[in-house]
Amino acid sequence: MIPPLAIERMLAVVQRIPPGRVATYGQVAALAGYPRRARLAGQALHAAGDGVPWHRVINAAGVCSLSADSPAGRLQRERLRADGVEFRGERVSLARYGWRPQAQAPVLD
DNA sequence: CGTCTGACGATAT
DNA sequence: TATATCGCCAGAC
Repeated sequence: MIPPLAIERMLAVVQRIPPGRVATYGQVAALAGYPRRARLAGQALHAAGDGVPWHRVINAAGVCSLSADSPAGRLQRERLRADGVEFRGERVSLARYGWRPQAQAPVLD
């Protein structure tokens, strides 16, 4: 079972991700105080409801871990696009859209 | 316990 | 860029 505190902290981190930016599972876990717990972040997000922008969390390869065939997978991609995030095929450029907490500079060209 | 699986990650080829 | 491998950790069985 995942410690409720862990879920709370993970979701708190996710809520800081601004629109148009994406974070990786490992990044969210680390920022929440659980380094090397990427999978834990995944479970925490699974338990997330409305109010937390869970769609802005993808894997380190820049791909949505949720299947593009699943309803949730399509919803995630749809919401990211709505945020202004561009896909190159199934992949998002972390170099351009990766969330960098300290200096959230505008998207470079 | 051993094994497998998963909203994962890093490195090598 | 895509695969292969291995590491990692919690649950399910």
